[in-house]
Amino acid sequence: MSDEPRAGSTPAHVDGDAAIIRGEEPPSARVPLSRERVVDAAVVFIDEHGLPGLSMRRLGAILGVEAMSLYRYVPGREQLLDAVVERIVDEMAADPDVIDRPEHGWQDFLQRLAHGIRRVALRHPNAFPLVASRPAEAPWLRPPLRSLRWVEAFLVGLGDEGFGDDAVAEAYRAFTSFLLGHLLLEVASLGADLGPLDVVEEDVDSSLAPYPAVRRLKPALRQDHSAMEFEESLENLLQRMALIKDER
Amino acid sequence: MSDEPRAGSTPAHVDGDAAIIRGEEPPSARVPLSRERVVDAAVVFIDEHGLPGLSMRRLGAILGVEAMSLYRYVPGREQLLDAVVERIVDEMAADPDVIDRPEHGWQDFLQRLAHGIRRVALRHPNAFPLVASRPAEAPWLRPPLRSLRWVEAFLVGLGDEGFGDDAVAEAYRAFTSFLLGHLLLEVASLGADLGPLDVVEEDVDSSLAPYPAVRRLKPALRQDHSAMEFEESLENLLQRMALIKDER
DNA sequence: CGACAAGGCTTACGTCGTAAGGCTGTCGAG
DNA sequence: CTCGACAGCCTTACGACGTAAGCCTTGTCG
Repeated sequence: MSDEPRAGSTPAHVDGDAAIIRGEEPPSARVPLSRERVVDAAVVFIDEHGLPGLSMRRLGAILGVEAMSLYRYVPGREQLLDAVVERIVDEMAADPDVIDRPEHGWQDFLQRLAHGIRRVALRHPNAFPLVASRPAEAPWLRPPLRSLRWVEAFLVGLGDEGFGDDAVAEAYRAFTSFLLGHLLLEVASLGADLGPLDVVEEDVDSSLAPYPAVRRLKPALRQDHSAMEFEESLENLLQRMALIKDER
Repeated sequence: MSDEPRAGSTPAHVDGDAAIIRGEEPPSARVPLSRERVVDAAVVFIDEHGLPGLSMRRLGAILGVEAMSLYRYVPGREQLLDAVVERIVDEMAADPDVIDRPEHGWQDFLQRLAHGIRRVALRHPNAFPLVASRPAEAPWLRPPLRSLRWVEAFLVGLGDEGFGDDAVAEAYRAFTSFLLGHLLLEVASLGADLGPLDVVEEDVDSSLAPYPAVRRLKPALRQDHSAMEFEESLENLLQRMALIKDER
């Protein structure tokens, strides 16, 4: 995302939109493809069909192009997935409720950040596990924040609000662990609901015979209190952070 | 693990060990292979070389066998990975510090369970993400517990200790979220340490120029306080659970 | 001794990521 | 107006993958 627009050695772009307005409609609506379009298509595909189905060939087909053409914009599949993660995480930048630094205290700041990521996760249930499982580039870029931008915002934000260096670091670790656990499980249960409906309720019930407690509590365990529990756990976390802040 | 040893329609086993003691040493030490050996080899391979390198062909080669022979013991690659997860999680059964039900209160019980899983995770840093990311078979089998056995133990244990049904369910969700977040990040940071050493420190430092806070706090962020933070967060979680218990 | 079955091997198909190089349409320089 | 450069896409090709189908070997027991 840093060196894409600056490769502007060819200032004369084909203005497809203008051409269309002029009623020219070039054959097969030739918008020249770009790294952005490729990554976008990958995100859309994953959202709709899940990770495992995504191949360079299929992605090319979707874009009306052979697989090898994608390699002009992306070094390979792995890097494409990295780009997908980056794009998804950076969606938060467009979220008006997420702010770059504290305006009404650090607790409000972190609340907004946490809910911002949660919205991202819920918007991309199929892609979010990528954010969690892709190896981080550096030990301080912990999922699900993962981008220097947000990590920097976090550190500066809490620093400005009176957290010492060690307190900021510890708060950062606690914050990320909390988010990762909650959100991963939330999107997982989301996928499970829409997932395999092939097993009839009867089968489950009978195979659960040796586990009476699971069987009995099944309705309670299936219930979705994610939103509430997220809220409460976050609240608790923020209280603990207040202690961290004052202790160090 | 349930139907393996019961397929004992052929009571006359080739006793490879006895043969070896007799100095016979059958050609290429033919131990007949088995689902257990296959799964074990997969676990060992993942521990040593990581998931992405594991293919049916390579696994076969390790066992001195063609890839297709594995299909006699495992339906396919996906199911093999499921079996790997199951085996890893069930390692806890052999952990003497983990107990099946509370003996000195539910807090002690959960402490043991939590540390048991943590030990498993740290023993298999490369395989643990599988435990987390593999789609669960049912909404109540949340990672990283994942097996009916442990879920049942959890539910019964807390039920016996005076938790109501809803309280048990909520406690279960909180417990799993906590474990997942903490352990995933802990094994990830473990992998990152032994991981890519190809980037020199200089490069990182210079590329961090626009992010002064990250740069300044890098030493603090790299420090590993996992054990302590696990302990403290767990302690806090147990306190919250006590509230859950009394509230409902 | 002959039949059988378990366990491993061979072959084959379709899909994958991607290296190497070929074609074509567009555009600035002469 | 022509021509060469070059960006953008395509073709071909290779090796690895998961796995379906069927063959061959070897040890067991009637």
